[in-house]
Amino acid sequence: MNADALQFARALADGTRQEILRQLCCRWLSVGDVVLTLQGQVRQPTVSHHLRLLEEAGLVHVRQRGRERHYTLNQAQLTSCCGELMRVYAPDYALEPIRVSGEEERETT
Amino acid sequence: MNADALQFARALADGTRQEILRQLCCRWLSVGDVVLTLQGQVRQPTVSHHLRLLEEAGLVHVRQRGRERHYTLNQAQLTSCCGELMRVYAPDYALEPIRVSGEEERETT
DNA sequence: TTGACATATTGATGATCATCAATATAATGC
DNA sequence: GCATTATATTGATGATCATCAATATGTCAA
Repeated sequence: MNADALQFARALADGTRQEILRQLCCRWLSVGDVVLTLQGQVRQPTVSHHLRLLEEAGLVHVRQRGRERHYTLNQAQLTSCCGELMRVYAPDYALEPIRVSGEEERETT
Repeated sequence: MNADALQFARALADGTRQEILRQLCCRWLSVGDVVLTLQGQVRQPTVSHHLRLLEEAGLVHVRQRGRERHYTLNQAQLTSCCGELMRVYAPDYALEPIRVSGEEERETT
């Protein structure tokens, strides 16, 4: 049900996709709208391609509206994936910070 | 001072690097140690290459110990980057949840 | 200094991927 | 049905990148 950390990171590992996600934050846009907001940076097939990857990663919600497809950012999924990352890679910063004495990490700088 | 979201996502967008980060969680390993924990998956130059990318992304701490280089996961940086991602892409889930009425996102499912 | 060891760098190769033009699919209105 | 519009798919191309063998750099010990 939850995309794994690798798929999540891959989905975010592209500037155009991050730009698309920002445009989809807190609003629904059709594919054509997304193309417009990107102001000629990329063509429609490229946007469709990125939206498919984002959809597969569960990072966007989709709604068919007639012949248009509307997308919006899935904030819950993004939050969930970030939480997963932090549980795995930052256990000392977990929500319930259980620190075992003597296990502190000393800084390098 | 803080790596941007794109560099962070790119650093995590590889299975070998994620494996290395898991091995470096909560302990210091030399490059050779990392190669050993990966059990012949990849050779030493590949590990060095990944460690450099992780270092450039600020995701690991480094310490020179004689002729060895020791690495450990930088949990603070990872936490910071996840926080940045969530501030940008999940504002409704931010630590201070300021919701404007009428702006709720309706679910698709 | 010399040899052994740990890690970094170089250069090459194959794989993955972002992008596009062209085209296909699908829905709408007449 | 037919033209129009919105989006998806296909196939090609160039760029990025993960990986390796070979080699260079740097460090320690004798």
